[in-house]
Amino acid sequence: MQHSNPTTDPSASEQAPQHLQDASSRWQRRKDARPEEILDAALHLFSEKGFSATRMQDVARAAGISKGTLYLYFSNKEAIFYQVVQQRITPQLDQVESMVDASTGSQADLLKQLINGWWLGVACSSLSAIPKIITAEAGNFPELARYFTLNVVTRSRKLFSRVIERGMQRGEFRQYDADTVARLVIAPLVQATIWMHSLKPYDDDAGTQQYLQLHCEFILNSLLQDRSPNANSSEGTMP
Amino acid sequence: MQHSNPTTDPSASEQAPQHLQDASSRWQRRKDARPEEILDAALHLFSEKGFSATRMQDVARAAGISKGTLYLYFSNKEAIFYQVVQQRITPQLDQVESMVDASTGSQADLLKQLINGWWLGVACSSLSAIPKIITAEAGNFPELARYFTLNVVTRSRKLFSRVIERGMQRGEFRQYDADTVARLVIAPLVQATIWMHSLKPYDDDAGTQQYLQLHCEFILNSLLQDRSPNANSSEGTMP
DNA sequence: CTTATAAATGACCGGCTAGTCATTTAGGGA
DNA sequence: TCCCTAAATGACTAGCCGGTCATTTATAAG
Repeated sequence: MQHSNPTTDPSASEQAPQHLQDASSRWQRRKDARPEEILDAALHLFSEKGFSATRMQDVARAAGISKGTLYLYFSNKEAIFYQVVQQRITPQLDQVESMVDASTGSQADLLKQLINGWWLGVACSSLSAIPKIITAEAGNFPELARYFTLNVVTRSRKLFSRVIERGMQRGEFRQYDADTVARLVIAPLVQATIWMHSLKPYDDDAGTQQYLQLHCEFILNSLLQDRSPNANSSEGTMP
Repeated sequence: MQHSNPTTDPSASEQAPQHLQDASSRWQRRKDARPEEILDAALHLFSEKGFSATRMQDVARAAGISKGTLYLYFSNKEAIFYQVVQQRITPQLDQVESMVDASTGSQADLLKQLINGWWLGVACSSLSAIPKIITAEAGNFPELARYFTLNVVTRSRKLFSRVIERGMQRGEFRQYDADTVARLVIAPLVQATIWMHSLKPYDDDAGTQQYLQLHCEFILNSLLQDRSPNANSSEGTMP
């Protein structure tokens, strides 16, 4: 089967491995730097092509090494993905968790912060493709799916539902099932992110900014005790 | 690579091809029935494993024929998918479109009908896996992605945005960008459907019923002119 | 029953890729 | 400077899968 992909050209020369361009030697020993470089390259390619479709050969080239060298640092393809999650996502979650714990302002503001933070930290970052990759490959890599669900999905949702719950306890929010509300808050975010990496190129986009803004507004319209959704006003600052 | 999939055991004997179990002959000529049977088998397997991971061999076995026979009826794997879309999705869309055109009641009711209809007709049907498949494989099968976006996604969204637009024109709904609202209405539905076929097995579910119900309620809280989100009352009938 | 034909088969081919390992070579230490 | 060792290489293997085609066989017509 031949597939001509409009967005990614497999025959295009990868960006030159920019570590030390001097032609003094065929290669260098760089034991310490390799793992990070490999993870960077892998994350970038996973984002572009997905997990299955990314060839170890491609990861190697993008990292400026040969295929064999990959296996000096990672036992197999899945191990690379685990490390990507462990080293790039978990620390961010830790950070956001402590941010939520330390917060003192209104829960509405905090919720907005979480939504915008998620957007900037995931949708607009190098992690952007992870949700699509995970959902796409869950069936073929169940261990990986279980790991991700436990260590990222559930934790993230708890973060949202804790804020929502707190808002309800303080009388700032109306009473709903916090976990369900959290799902409703997150779903459009995740969906938009998956979209970016799947059908967006074929769809005439109507502006992500407005989408995010309106989502915030709708959620708070229903959550906040003292708001009727009249003022279509600017809802604080959106990035 | 070895993957042990908890939900699907590849070595398990497929359900016996139940057409005429008598052992009188090794096989029968059934030119007319084959295409439908192949599409059924394919849709079922695509739902279970995704597009790439479904082997033509598996489709053949599930349809009760040999691999070679597949190619008497479909020119290749992608052709099977196109037919699945064309024969199982497009007709449903036609039907819903005329339903919307013929509708006379309130746009809020119509919108609720659309949401529930989408849920029953997609999430709870054999088409349930299509959104996941398409988003997962879009990168590797761009033609297929373009076709689906044009013929299903855009059409569906137009359906929703038309109803929303009409509601605004009649003063039943508040003024927003109809297309963006349509995206916000659809996103949690699609997201939940993708979820069902990816990480749901690893996540402790909190009840899909409540999710759908609350989604409807939140959307209408913001859209309807004369509602403040006080009465957490039952929001009409949910299936 | 015999025969013609087209439906159905499944061994096979070609291409592709995760992972291996004998060989090469960078570069620090003596 | 030379040597040693471990970092790096890339040709190679094994196995998988979409698609083909020469062969087999159901079955309808004569």
